[in-house]
Amino acid sequence: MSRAVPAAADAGLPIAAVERETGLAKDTLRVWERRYGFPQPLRDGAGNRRYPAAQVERLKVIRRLLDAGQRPGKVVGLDSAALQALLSGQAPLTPAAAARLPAGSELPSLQAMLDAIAAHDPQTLRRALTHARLGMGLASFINELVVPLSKAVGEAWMRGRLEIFEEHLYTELVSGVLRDAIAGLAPAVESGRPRILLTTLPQEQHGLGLLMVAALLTLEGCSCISLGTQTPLGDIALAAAVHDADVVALSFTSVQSGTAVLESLRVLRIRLPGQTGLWVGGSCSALYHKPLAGITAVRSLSDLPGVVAQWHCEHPQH
Amino acid sequence: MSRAVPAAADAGLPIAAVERETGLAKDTLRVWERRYGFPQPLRDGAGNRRYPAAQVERLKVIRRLLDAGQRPGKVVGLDSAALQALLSGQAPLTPAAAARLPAGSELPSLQAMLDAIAAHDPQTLRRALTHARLGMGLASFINELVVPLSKAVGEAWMRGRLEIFEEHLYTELVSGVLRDAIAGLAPAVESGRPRILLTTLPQEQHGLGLLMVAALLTLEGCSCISLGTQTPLGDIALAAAVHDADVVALSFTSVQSGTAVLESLRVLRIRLPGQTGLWVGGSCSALYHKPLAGITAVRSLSDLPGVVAQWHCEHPQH
DNA sequence: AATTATCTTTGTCCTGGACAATTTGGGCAA
DNA sequence: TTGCCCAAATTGTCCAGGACAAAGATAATT
Repeated sequence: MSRAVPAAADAGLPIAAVERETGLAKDTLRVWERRYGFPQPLRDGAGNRRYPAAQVERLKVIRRLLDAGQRPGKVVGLDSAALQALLSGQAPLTPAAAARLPAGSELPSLQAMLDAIAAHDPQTLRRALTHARLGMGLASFINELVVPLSKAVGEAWMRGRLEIFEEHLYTELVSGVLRDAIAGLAPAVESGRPRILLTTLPQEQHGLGLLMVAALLTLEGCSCISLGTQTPLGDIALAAAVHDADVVALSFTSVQSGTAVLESLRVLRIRLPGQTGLWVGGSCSALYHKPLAGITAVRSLSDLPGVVAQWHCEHPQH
Repeated sequence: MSRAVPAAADAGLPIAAVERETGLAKDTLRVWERRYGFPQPLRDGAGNRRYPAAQVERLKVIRRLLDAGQRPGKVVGLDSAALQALLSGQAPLTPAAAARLPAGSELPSLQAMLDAIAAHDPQTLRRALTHARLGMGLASFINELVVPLSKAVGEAWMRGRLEIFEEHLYTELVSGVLRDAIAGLAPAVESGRPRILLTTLPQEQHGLGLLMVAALLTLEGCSCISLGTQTPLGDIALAAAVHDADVVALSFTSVQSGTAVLESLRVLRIRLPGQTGLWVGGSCSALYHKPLAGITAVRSLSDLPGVVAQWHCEHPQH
């Protein structure tokens, strides 16, 4: 009998659900409401906030604009129309990238791949990726296809032209292709040096960069041990010790604050033995502002062979 | 000049870091402090909490005991010795599993694999896993080896016999083997039905269960589309629509609170078309307390073939 | 132009109170 | 004993509104 459902099935989402959906912390949602007058959730019987779906959508758009560099004071509180206008007007993150790949390139066109993503055709995309990988060699595949394509996907998402789930699916497929490639490579270099431990810090859940690095390093004759993403600092130090790693390699994106990243690196550098190398890379600008003591910052994946060569110079016994 | 380092290199972790490390919400940490007198963090210059490493360790132990069914009032506030005693006294999570695999079984022994994990020998472990997979068939490999082994690893971790990084490495290797297997299977069933969309909700970052499900379902002739982990609710609904999914399958662990999980499922069920199935599984006890309207709870991976068969019964046109 | 100092913005943390949902334990009937 | 129901205790999450440090923007100086 009755009491089937609280009836107010869509009176709106509670604040915890909005935090999950938008990635905006509960404290942030409350303080925006106080300062900018948006969002303006309804209240349930207990006085708790209930966010209507439309406001959640607007929050998601705002989130994208913030990721693109806008400041909250300018965009929170704008209505949907103004937000959409801003979105379309965003300057591309990588104006150079597009220019660098003129039409007529015989590479499998980025645009074609983007179209396959937007067409929700995973099989076609997977085939295209595998085909490209076999055709152009692993290093070129990564440097000339995966890197620019990932940038393009990120940018398309920022502009609202791709949904999050489309980016997720793209990431899954590329990961699969890269893992395949690594698996095919690994047996040859099981005991190569340097022995490199790969992972990311807690908070950093983006593992695609890690896979690309693992593939390129394996190609350079290193033996790679990947712990996946989000390993606590203490465990990284422990793992480096028990696996006799010559180098710890970490990948970053810009999701975390630069300060936090540098602080973590400082602590990790202290906990690692001095002779263990610490290589860092990824799209986190704080890594490259100034040289970090005892840390090798790798700006671009194409610099990796050089870094490995450098290591061999400094460790001639291997 | 000076100002090289704040000197207080390890005055303790801020509350946000403890939340990440332990999975305990900031609000919970504060309310425990108020009610039970533990934890009792130091304060930095600004009056913010700084948790010493020892307290964080104790919190992690407490978290494990809570997951094992203890109540906060009984365990928060016990000293380390009492906690350890409780921990060792915990009934094993899977008393049956050990009994079900008597010595002399010709299976690659779980113990041998656990030893390989503890010995930090990834190559041996990978070879053993691959060998087992080829020898026993994919379904048996998953149901009889990977599932009990993962349980054993989780339990060993809970008892403090394995470090997090050892679990991470194990997960990476098993994931690799499973992905390999799926890749070898997939081409045969590209358009099989049901077409199943796999992912996890935001907050749930454990993807191994998802891989096992994908493998078993592919084996049953389904075509699987995996979005990886942590897809927002709205995107799951969108993705199900554009990919013409017959079923959405979600995997859970016990890291999130049961209430939050059920609330999310309720919302998702509303947003999905009625004819789209919603299958859920994993080690989150809230899923199995009572039947959920419009949701199929799969208690064990070995039930999957039955669930697929059931689906075919109800959709004879496929 | 480049660097430094000052003002603004913004996310996170704080306190202490409240409450709803779950769990526990007792009382009572079968 | 077992099963069921209600009161009491437990427990996680939410709230308000204040505070502040880090980061960004702007102005002043070299």
